[in-house]
Formats: sequence, C-alpha cells, structure tokens
Amino acid sequence: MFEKYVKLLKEKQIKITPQRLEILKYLDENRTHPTVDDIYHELKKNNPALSKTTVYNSVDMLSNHGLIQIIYITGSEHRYDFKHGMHHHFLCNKCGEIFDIDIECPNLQSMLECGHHVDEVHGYFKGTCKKCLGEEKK
Amino acid sequence: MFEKYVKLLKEKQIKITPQRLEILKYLDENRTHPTVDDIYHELKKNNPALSKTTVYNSVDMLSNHGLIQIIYITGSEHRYDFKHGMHHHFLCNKCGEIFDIDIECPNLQSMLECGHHVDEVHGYFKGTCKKCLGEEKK
DNA sequence: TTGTCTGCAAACGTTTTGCACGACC
DNA sequence: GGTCGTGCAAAACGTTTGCAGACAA
Repeated sequence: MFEKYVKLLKEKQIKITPQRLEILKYLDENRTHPTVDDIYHELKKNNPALSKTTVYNSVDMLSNHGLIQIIYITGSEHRYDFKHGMHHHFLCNKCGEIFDIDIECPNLQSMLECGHHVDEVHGYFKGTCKKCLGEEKK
Repeated sequence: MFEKYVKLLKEKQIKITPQRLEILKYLDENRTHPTVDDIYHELKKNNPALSKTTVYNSVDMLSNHGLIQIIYITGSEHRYDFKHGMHHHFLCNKCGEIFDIDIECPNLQSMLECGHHVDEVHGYFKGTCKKCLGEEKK
C-alpha cells in the first residue's frame, strides 16, 4: 500500500514516518492542489493526533527534496501537488478551481543565454475556465 | 512630472489621488519588485502621513485594473511590478534578487485548445543567478 | 541510544477589516 | 450632501518557532 512512497523517501534519504507516508500518498491520489489545511483535516480523520505543524514540516521537507511542488498561484495559502513530471497551473477566477496544464515552453532554452542557472519553472495562468465560460453564455 | 500616470489612471477611470500617483510613479521608476513595506517606507519619506492601508488599497486597485502586476514568486510577501509589456520573473535562491525575464512562450496558443479563457500568464523561474554562479567558482 | 520527528502552544509577519474623518465632485 | 479615499487601530489569517516527549534507525 505504501511501498511506492517508502521507496521514494528512501531514494531521497528522508526518514520514513507514518505522517510523511500518509501526506505523500494523499497528494499522489488527490491531484486537487490542496492547502495545508485541506491535508490536515483529511488526514486527521484517520489520525486524530495529527498536528498541523507536522503537515507544515512534512510538505516543507518533501518539497525541498523535489517530491512535491508548492503552488503560489493565489497569493494567499500555499497549495501542494505531487510532482508528476513538469506541468503548469491554471486558476479560474470565477470558480477558484485550479487545473493542471501540460504544455511545454520551448523558449526555456533561451534562459541559458541570460547566464542564470534554472532549477525550477512554474507557469501560472489565470482566467475563466471552460465550464464557467459555458455558464456565462446561458 | 505626473502627466503619464494621470493619463493612465484616467484611461482606466480610476479616481486620481496623490497617493495613487506616487505609488504608480514609484513602481514605474523602480523596477526592483518592491513589497508593500518597501513602497510604504520609501514614500513615507515625502508623505509622513501615508498609511500602509492606503498602499494596500492602491496596489490592489492598480493591479485589478491591470496597471501593475503582483508577483507571488517567494510565497511570503507579495511584490509589485509596473506592467511594462508581458514579462516573467527569475528568483535567485542564493541572493534573493528577482530579475525580469523577457522570453515569449509560443505554446500559449495551445492554451486555447483546452477551452479555457486566459487573461494572465505568469512565468516564475528559480535557480542561481549569473552573479552568484560566478562567486561559487571562486 | 542517538538523533530526529511529532505535536502543542505561543509568536510572528503580512494582509484585511471596521470605522471615523476628510476630500472632492 | 453624498460618495469615495484615507489613515488608524484592531483583527484575522497562514506560517513559523520553541520546546518536551515520542519515535525511527
């Protein structure tokens, strides 16, 4: 059940704790870009002793090791996402939902020309989602 | 001195106040991606009565009307930038400086295919800047 | 056994809110 | 005179910190 996540943590030489496994599993199985609060309330159901501090500590550690990514699209609370390849995010200003966007930006190559070393690329798009556009027309 | 900013505000039908003009001018002349605190302390020198609430209100209004853009690259305090065409941002994890990046992403067109309507595009890059890379080698 | 992780409570920094006063059509 | 903007203070919010006890290796 947790083998996949045990393996991921071992590869990164992160100590294995039940909380870290649960958080990693939750993010992998719920690609809803949850906040710390979302994760906390969901996992508290099965582990009432869980602390929000632990969620903060864990997502911090997991993101530092590149297993999950932090999404700063709204400007308020941070959101988290299991790192499934390079992808970007679209925020609908109407319904607030965040969608994964799987486009590539070939011009990234030109970043090399400016002399900086790029570790991370985050693409944030904002507008109105397909569903909300449809409801506007009605 | 302020004609440019008076014109910008009039075009957007935003009421003209000395505070709004000062903030807009400051952001246009200082492309340093300042925080609200930076703006507040700088403008307070010439207007000791200035309130931080007013800075928050103003940057909120100016960004809602597309005159300035909010940068959420660090995850902590918001930063602001005069909107001089479409451009992106690079954060150096070593020195913390934010650089403007003027690349285009032609694949944006493909966004249309997913059916969402895109109003804003924000590209955030993170890594080590040219200057810090040079100092590492020493 | 040793060092690290957890969980609680308190602190912190940024942003938002409520409200009275003042400025401007 | 009515609307809108400002500025102060207080509150709210998400996040971080300090610490004592528990746990993983």
